[in-house]
Amino acid sequence: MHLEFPEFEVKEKKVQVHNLPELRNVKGSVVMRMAPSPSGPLHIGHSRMAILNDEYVKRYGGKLILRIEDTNPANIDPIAYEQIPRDLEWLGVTVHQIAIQSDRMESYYEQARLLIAAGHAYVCTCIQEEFKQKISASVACPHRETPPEENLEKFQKMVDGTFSPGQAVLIIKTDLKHPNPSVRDWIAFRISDAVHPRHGTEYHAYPMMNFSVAVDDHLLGLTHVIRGKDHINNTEKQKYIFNYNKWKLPEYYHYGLVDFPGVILKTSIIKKGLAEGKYSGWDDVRLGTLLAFRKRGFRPETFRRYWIRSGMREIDSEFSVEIFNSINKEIIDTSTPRLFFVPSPVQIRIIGGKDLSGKAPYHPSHPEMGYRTYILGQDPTISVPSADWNSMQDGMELRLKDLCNVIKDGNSAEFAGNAMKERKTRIIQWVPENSRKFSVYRPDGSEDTGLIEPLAEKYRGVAQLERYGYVNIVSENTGFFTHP
RNA sequence: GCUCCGAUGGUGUAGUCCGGCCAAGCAUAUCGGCCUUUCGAGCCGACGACCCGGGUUCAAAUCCCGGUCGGAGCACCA
Repeated sequence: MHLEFPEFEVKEKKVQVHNLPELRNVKGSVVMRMAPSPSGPLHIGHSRMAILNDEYVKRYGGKLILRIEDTNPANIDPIAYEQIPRDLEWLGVTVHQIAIQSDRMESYYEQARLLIAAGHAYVCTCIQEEFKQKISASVACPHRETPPEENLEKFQKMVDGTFSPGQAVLIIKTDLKHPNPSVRDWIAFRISDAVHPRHGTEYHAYPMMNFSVAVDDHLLGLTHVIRGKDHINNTEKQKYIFNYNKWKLPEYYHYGLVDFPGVILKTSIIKKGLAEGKYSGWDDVRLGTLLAFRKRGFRPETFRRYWIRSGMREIDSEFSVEIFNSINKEIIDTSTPRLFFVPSPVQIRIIGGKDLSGKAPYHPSHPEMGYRTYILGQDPTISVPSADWNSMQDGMELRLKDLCNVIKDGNSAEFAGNAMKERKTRIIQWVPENSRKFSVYRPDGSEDTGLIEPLAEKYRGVAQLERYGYVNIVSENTGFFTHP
């Protein structure tokens, strides 16, 4: 090409690929983990952690461990042991190993004894409030200087159930003058008599998250840890365990918190709603669980693309439903058939047309998907959306899509030819007389009822109900709204 | 209050480590045009941002200081 005026040369278009950054210090492959608490099925918030970890393990090779952190027997829903792996499988996350912390209690006891013996931990039998006050004043509690032998004996009493809940805790010595009070001498074990769903009353002394996490991150050989920013302070605490043992620290990454406006995620709220019968189940479309998104017709790939685009920075952000929906649409649109659904229908009669028949493609860009054909004959009765019909004045013309033009005249429509009209003419969907009742349940809890065209009877899956939105059709008369 | 962290258009982000190619890229949303007997689809275009104030420098979104705003943690939860 001859360029007489090079300054007018069109700048080469930069193609921006959304890629996650490289991880630090990758030596060959990586070992990573995700650690949801087993309080219920996974929700959209969990999907970020799962996708990010999975992406990196797939990029570098290595191993992804699902670690179920069930060391608080009071906050476990047994459904999680089954459902979390299923949720991950649906997301397309490859789990190479499952570690259930309550099955690893002996390791925690062993590591605790080693730390006690080395003088890095002590059993404290102070009143809870007194201990807190001392710590916040940077004052050592009297038990801090107990000799290791005695601590080992006391710890044994914690383990064997001699102590009752609240009577004793195991404390990791850190730095009483640490600027962050929560990092000062933190609790590693406490006593609980709650019944554990997997182990009943076998154990009395349960490790706190910061202890079991540090021990497992080492024992499981983790090279990189990616988790939410809310764990930054925990990382600080866990480092003491690594340093006392001279273990090599994994590389830590903390992504920012995401606000999900209007999405119901909190397990406690969901459980309350379930108990009250407010929600139909964990997959109620009003909820933010993966089960609910799945029921609404979202693709797992949507989650992956969304979280990769969001990156891994420490900025807090707001979940963008707009972008999430548009990603899903981008994925499904090309293979999604078009169907007619008329919400809040009004019946009208078409006067004057002869041998009317409608023919519409299942997908305008893919004629190979076929056509829906309806023979209507003479002066047929059809249904159209009342919202459209009622907003028209008598004498106004509109187009019944893939059928004909009509002029409104009360509750009738005068046939006005088949020719393509000016662009300004409103084009609406319609359904023939023998259409089926159909209800769409929306995530805001509302329900749209109307009529769906007869040929939709056997279709299952997401369809684009023209001029209405994408809907996951699950039975001949029920669908769940996916997105606009 | 204490500790730590962050701040790019309406929204989500790229760029910040190692200052110049950034008068800031991409996506989404909105608006307009084209196409199409749906459109929220496709193509084209428009709109629109470096929190504020100082400093360093030939040069700052990028480095330094101060401020403002926002967030997280400060549990015998994870």
